[in-house]
Amino acid sequence: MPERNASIAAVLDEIADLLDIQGANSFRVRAYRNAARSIGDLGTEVDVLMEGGTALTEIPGIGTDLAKKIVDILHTGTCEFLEQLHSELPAAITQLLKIPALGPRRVRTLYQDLHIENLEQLLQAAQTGQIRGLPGFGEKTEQRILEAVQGRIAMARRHPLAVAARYAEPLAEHLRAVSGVTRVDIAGSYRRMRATVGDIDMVAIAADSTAIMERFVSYPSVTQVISKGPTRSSVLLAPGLQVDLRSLAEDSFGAAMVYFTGSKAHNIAIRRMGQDRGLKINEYGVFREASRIAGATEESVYATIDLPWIPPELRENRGEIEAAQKGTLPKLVHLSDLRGDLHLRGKPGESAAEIVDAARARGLEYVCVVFDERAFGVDAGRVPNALAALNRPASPRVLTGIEVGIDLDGTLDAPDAILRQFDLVIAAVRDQLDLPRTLQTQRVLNALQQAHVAMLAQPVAIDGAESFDVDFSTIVRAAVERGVALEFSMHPRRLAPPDSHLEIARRDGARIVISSEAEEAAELDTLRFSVGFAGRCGFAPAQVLNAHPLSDLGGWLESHRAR
DNA sequence: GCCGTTTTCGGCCCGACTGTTTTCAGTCG
Repeated sequence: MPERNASIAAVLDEIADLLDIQGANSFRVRAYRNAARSIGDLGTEVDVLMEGGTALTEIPGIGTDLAKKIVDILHTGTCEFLEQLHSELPAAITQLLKIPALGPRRVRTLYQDLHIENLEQLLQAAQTGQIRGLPGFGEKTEQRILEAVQGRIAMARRHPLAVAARYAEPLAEHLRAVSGVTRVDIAGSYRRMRATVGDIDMVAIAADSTAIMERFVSYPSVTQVISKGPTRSSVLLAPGLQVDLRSLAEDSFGAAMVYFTGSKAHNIAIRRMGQDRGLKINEYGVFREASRIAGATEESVYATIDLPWIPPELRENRGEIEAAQKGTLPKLVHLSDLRGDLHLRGKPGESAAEIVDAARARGLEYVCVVFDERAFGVDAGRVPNALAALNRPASPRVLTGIEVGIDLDGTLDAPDAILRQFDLVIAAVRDQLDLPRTLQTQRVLNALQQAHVAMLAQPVAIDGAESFDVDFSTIVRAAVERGVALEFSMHPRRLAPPDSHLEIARRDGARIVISSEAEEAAELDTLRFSVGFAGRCGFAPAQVLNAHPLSDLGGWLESHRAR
């Protein structure tokens, strides 16, 4: 997310939290949350938009009042209203909302009755049994709070899509084996192909929901049953991943998939469109008065509000509904569009041969086996020989690549003499992710100027790092000028890319490469997430280099090799 | 606080589950 938008969104969210605790009108609170989300979702900094002549009030959810506050925040980093709220409530109190079971009402009670205003005081009150006697609290709630604060319960964190898949897919398969279960599908942000997911939403069609709920809560990897009911249950899996399961009747399946795929903002928008037509849209179907008029399929639900089916990747209420109305939904890149995978990892003669065979089975025309210069050292002379064995008469054609680290000054960790022996050189930021933005940006810009670099990898994820601060627009412009492709991969070894990076890349005409970075054959499966993520950001096949036949790539590869 | 091709006022998505209650508020998604 653009940096300044992120801080505006944070201020608006904090105002929403504080108002909520004060017991303000919930629609007013929601207005702040909607605005925060709206600003956070913009691909361009608001001040840049304003310089370009866009009025803030043109942004959905921003009216004259919030526009003024946003300008205030842009100039001063805060706004008068937030300062006023801070004088009425302690600043740290919003931390309490992050504890499960604590919402605005209970936080207010804790503050008013026990003067609790931060996590330390909350812990002490729970330990001394002061909380159980408060109105609306009891022993169980006190215990939950105690455990949460002590960190025994895994705090909510997001999981890379490919990691979540390793837990969610086997669980779905486990549930499909229950007799009477006809479907189990994963919805939520997983289906929308967000780079990271906070939890997993599953939708099941079952004749008897008790059997599937039993099977669900007794799944071996379940570490905690959060709730269990006849139609909905929630559990925690080993890595702290929450899974919610909803069981419904067959004729509700489409409505349930729309509902649980979200996003929330998309759902609210389509339900409002339903309301305009006198319809009620919920997870069970579309209703006019008491009679159900749709719900078995997603298409039937969208048809009631005169929309075509919208791909899940686009369901964010960021213009996809308007595009659907106008018939201008983009044609998204799809897994079947990929002609090659330019980043397989493996050791010569060992796992690489297996992955190449697996790529062949998937119908890929070409692959590039990439060696890590650290593992390989200066002994690159071995590479061509090792690869000769991989290149067999049948497709795919095997290219050779090398991934090389970028030093702080932007030079590469391997000499030209080695780099030029490979078909493809990929430069990657592997350390010092926390450099200040200007230095990090300059580091990458310098790397783009190095001879032979044809592709820029996403940064390598280090110790759960969540951000990589660069001026991505500048990097994209330089990459376009230099003919360097931007690689996108959802392999967990990479730092998850923010949506805004791909959106900037698409807008500015960068060419991207979608890679699996598979280290073993099974990991080729991560391609579907990477493609889904690119689709989510609106990429069509033409802008994806490896959706083109190898014959189209020759010029690009050769021009970098010859440099 | 936002929004409007019926509205400048009166709406704003809505249902499941838990724990605290004696009929429902609060939280969550």
